[in-house]
Amino acid sequence: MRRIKVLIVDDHAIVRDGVSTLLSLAGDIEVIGEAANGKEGLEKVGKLLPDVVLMDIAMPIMGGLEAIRRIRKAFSGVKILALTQYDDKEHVFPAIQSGANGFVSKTSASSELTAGIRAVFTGESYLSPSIAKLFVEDYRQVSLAGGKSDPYEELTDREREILKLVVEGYKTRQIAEILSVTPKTVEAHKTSLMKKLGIHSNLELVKYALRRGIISM
Amino acid sequence: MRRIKVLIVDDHAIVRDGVSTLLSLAGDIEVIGEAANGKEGLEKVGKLLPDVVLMDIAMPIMGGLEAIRRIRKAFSGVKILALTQYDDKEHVFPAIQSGANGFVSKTSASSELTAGIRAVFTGESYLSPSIAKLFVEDYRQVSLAGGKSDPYEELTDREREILKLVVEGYKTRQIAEILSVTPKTVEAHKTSLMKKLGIHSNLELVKYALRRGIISM
DNA sequence: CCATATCTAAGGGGAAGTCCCTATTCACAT
DNA sequence: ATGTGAATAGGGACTTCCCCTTAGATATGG
Repeated sequence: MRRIKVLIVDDHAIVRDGVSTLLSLAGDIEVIGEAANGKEGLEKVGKLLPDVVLMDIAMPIMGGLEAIRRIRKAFSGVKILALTQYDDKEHVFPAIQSGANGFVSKTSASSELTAGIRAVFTGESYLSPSIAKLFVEDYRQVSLAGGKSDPYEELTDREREILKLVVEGYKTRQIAEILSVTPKTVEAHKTSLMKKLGIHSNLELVKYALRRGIISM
Repeated sequence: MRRIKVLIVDDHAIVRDGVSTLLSLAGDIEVIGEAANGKEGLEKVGKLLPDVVLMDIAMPIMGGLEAIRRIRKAFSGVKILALTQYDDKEHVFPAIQSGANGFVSKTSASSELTAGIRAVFTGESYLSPSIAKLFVEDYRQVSLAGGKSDPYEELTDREREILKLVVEGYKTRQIAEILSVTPKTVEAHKTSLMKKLGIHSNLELVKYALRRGIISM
């Protein structure tokens, strides 16, 4: 089996050398190049055509996020594993949104690095545990974290039906047509369900629905 | 160091035995009990007080999701690692929403099972690669998948500022006060930014903002 | 049979949003 | 200097949203 070709992009030479040595110990991985910033990384992707790019986020000249976006655009087949010091939402989510296939924290064990490289190489993703936690928590209802029971259970079937249509973007009049009732009836149900959920605007309703998984982005 | 106490909940005896044997091979994990369905699992959690519950999702009597919710409610300190056959959104997201700390596919290597147990035990999360992929893809902009460029870049600074405030729930009048301009000006910017984004309602705006990571749930 | 809950519907009203316009000021680039 | 884009502001018309009250029909359970 061909070895996985990896390009390391990080502004610290020490990190590049360390990671490179580390990865060489894994039989199925081959470090084919290194770059010290996003700009250089982007160029080397074109020249060396790696399978996986190991990309540090915080870098001068061209930041990791910008580099990820450009690599995604120019070489859509290349997998990108982001590497970062910071395990918080503000750093991780933008990285994923810019097109990274996986995310590994620098505090992770070295085994996670190889696991991550193998995972993204095969088209899967990898999130190291501290980062997986961010995703998982973001998907959980806040209400569960708060401990109080969810008033969603109090809704009647009709109310759930209307909630769904509302957050999908249908206007009151359209919903009325779909359900073959008058707009006034739709409003009545909507008022009722909003009262039950303690929500006072369409906007909060959308956020609630996304949190509950009633609709997805 | 004390070993991690694990309770296995799965309706297939074969799976329970196999997993139990597998976990026993790891020195730091101790299987302290087994249950064949959610109801039995819930009872045993109370009796045995495990550190981690390994919970199958598809079960008769009491499904895994319901069991997870109840364990979360009654024993908030217990970590739950969900185990499933199916690696799709429809199965995974509801499980996370019901309170699981991590998610491992049955198709995963056994090393992932132990990695997952250790991660959730220490308060982190674990998502096996095929499942991490679902999360990652859900967080990426649809526009990247579609390939078309994002009109967000076209927005002026003022428009971005107002977009943020709008989706955070501020009314036009409040935004006007915050920025020390008239409501009419805020409306003008809003109209302009909505036109650029091709959006025609507050509701879509919120969805867009969530997708873009401008706000979080 | 009665109480309760749900679904239906309507009237009225205030607040907010949406969609037309026009217009001034300022900065920046051609 | 002239144009372009951005930020500012307003008028007017129309729609939608949110809240309040009331009330008949139907079903469910005690």
